[in-house]
Amino acid sequence: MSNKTVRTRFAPSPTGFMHIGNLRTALYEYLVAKSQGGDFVLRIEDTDRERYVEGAVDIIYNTLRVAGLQHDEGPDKPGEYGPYVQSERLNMYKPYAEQLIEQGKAYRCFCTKERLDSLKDDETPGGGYDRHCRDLPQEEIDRLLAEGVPYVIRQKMPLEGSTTFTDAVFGEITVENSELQDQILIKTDGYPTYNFANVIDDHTMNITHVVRGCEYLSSTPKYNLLYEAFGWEVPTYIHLPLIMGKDAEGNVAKLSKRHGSTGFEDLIKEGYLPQAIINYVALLGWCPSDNQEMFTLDELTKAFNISGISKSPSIFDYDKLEWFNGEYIRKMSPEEFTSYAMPYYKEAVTSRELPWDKLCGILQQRVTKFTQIPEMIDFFDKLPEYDAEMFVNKKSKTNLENAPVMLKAVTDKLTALESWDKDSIHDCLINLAQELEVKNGTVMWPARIAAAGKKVTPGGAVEILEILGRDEALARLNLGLEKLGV
RNA sequence: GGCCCGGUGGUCAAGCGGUUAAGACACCGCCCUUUCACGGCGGUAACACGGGUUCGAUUCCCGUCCGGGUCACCA
Repeated sequence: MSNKTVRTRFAPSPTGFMHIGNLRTALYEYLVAKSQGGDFVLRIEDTDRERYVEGAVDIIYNTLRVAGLQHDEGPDKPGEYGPYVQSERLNMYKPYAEQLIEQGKAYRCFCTKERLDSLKDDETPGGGYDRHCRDLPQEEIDRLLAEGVPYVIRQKMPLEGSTTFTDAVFGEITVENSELQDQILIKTDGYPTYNFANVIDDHTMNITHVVRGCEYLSSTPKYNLLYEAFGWEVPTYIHLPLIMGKDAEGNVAKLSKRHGSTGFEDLIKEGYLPQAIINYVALLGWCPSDNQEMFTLDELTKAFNISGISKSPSIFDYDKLEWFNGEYIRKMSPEEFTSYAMPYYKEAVTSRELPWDKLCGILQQRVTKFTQIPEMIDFFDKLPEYDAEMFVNKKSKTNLENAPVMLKAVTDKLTALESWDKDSIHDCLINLAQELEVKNGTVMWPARIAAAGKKVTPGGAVEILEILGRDEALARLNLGLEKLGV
């Protein structure tokens, strides 16, 4: 290993969508660089004009920012290897391809799209291109050139032998050269193909570690052959195991829409925290030596090592992500929780003001996604329709006979209560239970049902009554009494 | 189909020739308790299969099977 500065790059295409697998790749690229004091570079690969989406670059910036993966160089942070957008480097690629032509390592191919398509129908061994133009006579080439026939530039693959490369996680991999097509370097439109631009850019930008998904494993020999053709030093390859999804039938495949949300922004909208996503995704395919699970980005940077990367693909588990999310939510300060929750409070409760700050007391321990809040607290806004049967609960020892008695006593006591705060209400009801010689639940259950109109609520009777406020609370208790026929 | 890669509980995963095969999520039970949740305690559940190598294989080798990836003028 040389002691060059480690440089990795995240090279997304601006398609308007940040797939979670892409984000995970970006994270590992960041970690590989940062764990060794290196640089993390952002390069936009926009050579596909047809797929370009307006505003997509902003989504990339935004995702990286929100996720905390700050790049050291990029279109918005020029370094000494710019420009960082491929469409601005367009004139760089063709000369390299032409250099290869001069050296006899590449050639112009004038075949039409139609001819190529017809080849695919053939049962050509190995499929694909038949190298028709590989050895065109020079005068033929000159003639076609003079006529202005469009052409692509293809690389000459070795006809025999094999190519071996070493991957930092998968080890040595060998592929027969006969498997390799004469790949296109420059397209008819003059744009470089992804593979070609990638190699040129990685080399000219001094990238030392190429981190990418496993789907590139089988095309890596082509990359290697290109580096060799130019006589360039081959970077360290780090191929990451794929993130898979499992559908309802149990079929496993590369994570995609049908498995649920796969975009970073979608997950955020669903209520997942960036830190939770990063933390979870970091552990998909990598394991620290001590099995720690909760990680900040800084901690990840310190703990990360390539040897912890696994080879087998992993299935994205929304349950576990949600668990992480809950952990992060519980770690928040009350103020932080409240500020995150406020939009959801306002969404569910429109008819009145509540002591919003007190809500986190009952919600923070129970919420695993902020989006769950509205349905949890909507009863504060409006008492749901409910049936007297709801007052019956075996475990609390309440039934239609004692519930009216309990609720009446609760209502009387609370009506007479001077101060309306958690402790006063609590003591008042606990004392009442003692006076009546029943278990706490027997007075609490009817009180909570009358206050909330739901069997399952976040928080108990005391908290709910307090948050409701004296007037509304007493009104609901009296309504409960009516319902019970008192 | 060819080529490449992978295969430890339902999921994420430790393990690197000798272990009672960790841990986490999910699930189940109990405790706590004012319903739910949080928290605490406990439980069910795994080395794909067949051959080698070895005193001994989850671990190393080969085959089978299964899964995935890739075979574009897409990235």
